[in-house]
Amino acid sequence: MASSNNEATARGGRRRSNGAGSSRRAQLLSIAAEMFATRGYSQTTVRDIADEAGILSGSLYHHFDSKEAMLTEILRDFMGNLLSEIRDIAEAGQTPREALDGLIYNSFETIHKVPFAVALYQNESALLATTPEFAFVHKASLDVEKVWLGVLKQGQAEEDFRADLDPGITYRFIRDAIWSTVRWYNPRGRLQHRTVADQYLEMLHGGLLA
Amino acid sequence: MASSNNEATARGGRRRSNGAGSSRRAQLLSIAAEMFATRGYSQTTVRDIADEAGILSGSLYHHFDSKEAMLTEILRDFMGNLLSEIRDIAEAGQTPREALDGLIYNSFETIHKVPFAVALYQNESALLATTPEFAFVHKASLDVEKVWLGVLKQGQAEEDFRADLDPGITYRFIRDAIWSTVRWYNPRGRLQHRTVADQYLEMLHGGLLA
Amino acid sequence: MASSNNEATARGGRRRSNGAGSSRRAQLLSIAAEMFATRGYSQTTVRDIADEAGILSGSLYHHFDSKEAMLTEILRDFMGNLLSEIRDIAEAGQTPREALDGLIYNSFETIHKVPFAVALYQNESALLATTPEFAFVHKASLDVEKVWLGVLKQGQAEEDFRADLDPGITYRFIRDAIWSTVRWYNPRGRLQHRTVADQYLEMLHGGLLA
Amino acid sequence: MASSNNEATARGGRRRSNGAGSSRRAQLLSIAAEMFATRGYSQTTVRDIADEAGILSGSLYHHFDSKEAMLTEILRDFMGNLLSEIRDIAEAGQTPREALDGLIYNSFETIHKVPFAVALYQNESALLATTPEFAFVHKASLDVEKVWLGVLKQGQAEEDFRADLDPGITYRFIRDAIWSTVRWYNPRGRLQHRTVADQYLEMLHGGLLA
DNA sequence: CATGAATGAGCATTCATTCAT
DNA sequence: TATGAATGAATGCTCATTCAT
Repeated sequence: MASSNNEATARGGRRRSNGAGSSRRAQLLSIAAEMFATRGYSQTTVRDIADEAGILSGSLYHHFDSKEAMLTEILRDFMGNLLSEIRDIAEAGQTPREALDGLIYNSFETIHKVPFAVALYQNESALLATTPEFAFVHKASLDVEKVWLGVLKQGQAEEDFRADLDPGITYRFIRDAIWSTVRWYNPRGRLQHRTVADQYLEMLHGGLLA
Repeated sequence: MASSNNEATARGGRRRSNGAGSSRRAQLLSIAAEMFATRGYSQTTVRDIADEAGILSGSLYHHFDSKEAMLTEILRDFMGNLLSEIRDIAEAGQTPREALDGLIYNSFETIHKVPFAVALYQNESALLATTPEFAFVHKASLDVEKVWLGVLKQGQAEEDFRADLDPGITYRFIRDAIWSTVRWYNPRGRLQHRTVADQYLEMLHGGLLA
Repeated sequence: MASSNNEATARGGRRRSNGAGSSRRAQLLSIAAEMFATRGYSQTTVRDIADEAGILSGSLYHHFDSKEAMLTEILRDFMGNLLSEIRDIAEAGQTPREALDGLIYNSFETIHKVPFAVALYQNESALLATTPEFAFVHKASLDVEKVWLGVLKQGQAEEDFRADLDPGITYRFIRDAIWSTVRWYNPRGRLQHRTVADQYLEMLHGGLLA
Repeated sequence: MASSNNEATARGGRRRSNGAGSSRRAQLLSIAAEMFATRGYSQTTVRDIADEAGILSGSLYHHFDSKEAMLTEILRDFMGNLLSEIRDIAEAGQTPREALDGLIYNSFETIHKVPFAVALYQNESALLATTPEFAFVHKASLDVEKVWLGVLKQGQAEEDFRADLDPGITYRFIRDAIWSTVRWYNPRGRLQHRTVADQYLEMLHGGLLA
């Protein structure tokens, strides 16, 4: 899953054989994503990114139209990949419960693989909601929500899931609990993303009470 | 609870017996909190705040030392109140389950009463974690965590709560799901905060599966 | 005539008694007008203007919204004054010939008094014609043309002026010959603007041939 | 006349017997001249020119040393041709009146054939007067003036022209009225350049009064 | 308390130019 | 001839902050 989210691989510098131009772009975007995510978009200056890349700030404009264009490209890639992945999962023809588990595993896996893009999506909500240029993010979010809601509702219809919970609110609780882990989950730490996912599923399935 | 969190009352301009100067401060802080929360701290200019208050930006410096000092004061008030409230709840001598429910109800109530402070705390994590001046926020967060963890562990010990869940991870899941609602919960909407809290408790107690 | 065009007086610094704020603006605009006119608008940097005014470039933005806003204000003042003056002249109820002579004297007087504004109007035609923000300049120019054409046509009707000349083309020839003098006429030189005007009228009235 | 001014022909791309390289130069210069004239020299970027030519901006430097060198070459061609043409006219051994008419016809013809070069010469006076590299333009202008003044003075001596007009000022009036037409004359419009010339001569010869 | 003018550091962006390929 | 990546200096503009009045 999430095979084309390139955050983790691009910086490794392994790839040289593919188109050189595209590789440079990806490299710069990867740097930008990390800085945007850790310092915040508006706290990150174009010079910061350029310094990290070892070039002058003006040179960035050979590759990208603007600082905002970099963020746009990062988020567009992220949202696009995310959407196509969860659609694959939802359409894989399993039971609703298996589908929901799949979506949840995929979410934690995404956090593991492209933590900076996820953090960006989480932290820059004010910017994303305000600037019209980022309307596409909200649109994609609605598409994502539609997929999750479909699974939840079908699960209730098939009596996999409890029927007394409001699907909309339930979706938000699940979504927020999962995506928020990006703030404390460390991809290089000892806690595996599958372990975290299992813990969450355990709690979600059966509840907290003994 | 949360009796001195002043977000909702200050703008009303009732201006009670306390010194007029203090009232002005609270008013300005309230304006700042709302703008910091909705636009983001660094996207909010001192002039934005002053404009909204009907004064010139330079005049703000008669009330506060700096823009950062305004944020500090907002967060210090918020964290202080939050901590004292949850300690009261945890020490009220109930069962762990009653205590946990109390904490959860209180959280949603806080979101209802001081949404801007909560949003600030949620959205400015990058700034808060980076700037040394805001270390006190992290410190208070640890204190809050200690209280919750105490309740959770005691609940496991008393077999109120399942023992197979890791308390640390469980706490984070619960905390993040709750505080994140600040992004979509509308204090003036039709959905009551108690209703949201009840929905969450329902799911948390018994789980999602039928 | 042209009594409120302030280019020549503002820099003198004589006036202190009137509103101090307005005086500072006028002073800065006067500096800007001169530099815009002599170096060209786009060759003049905001720092140039600020240096000449003895302040930092950023401080200019306390008085004006942008560099373009400065040019706009200069041109708006100029076109407004020009239009009101020539309307006064055309409506003074003289013969067409007297009216035309009056317009021509006024033009040379304007060049004498506000050479920088005139030069700006002459030299920045590319910018003025392209940028939509400066459409008002073109509009005012058309109004000016209407006044001149009215005088020329009435003169032909009353047989003051030759009837075999196209009024539109004639107007342009006269206009261009006059306004272009701003490039070589020196307000502080020995050649009086009335002398130049007389020379032009002499040629215009009777022609070049002996 | 003006046989080597290449504005009108170069873009046609006929590419005659001369070296292909030279043709490319002329093509690029033609593009540059048009853009310099219509947007202004400093508002035209090297990239604008390269885009229009279908190459990258850096590639322009294989043909020209600098942006300024392009302008220099355009103006040098223009001034050189102009000077040789008017000298031919002035030395053709006609009466002063015939010579003057010839100069005037030639001027309007030049505007018709190389409007961009003329516009450049008219509009970039600030740049041309300031930058030492363009001193040759001013020098050529003085040579042109000398020719015109010779004709005017001889005309006065031979009593072709009125003796009470100052030749220097008269020259400037005539020159400015003519060259300024470049701003409104449309080479592809219905108004022929000879018609405009005739109108001007009519007014100049006999004056405006009936 | 508030104004208004100014500071000074910084920001995103532009652009003519260079150069290895 | 042309590309594409980069330079380096400059540009218009922003903004938290200061301070005399």
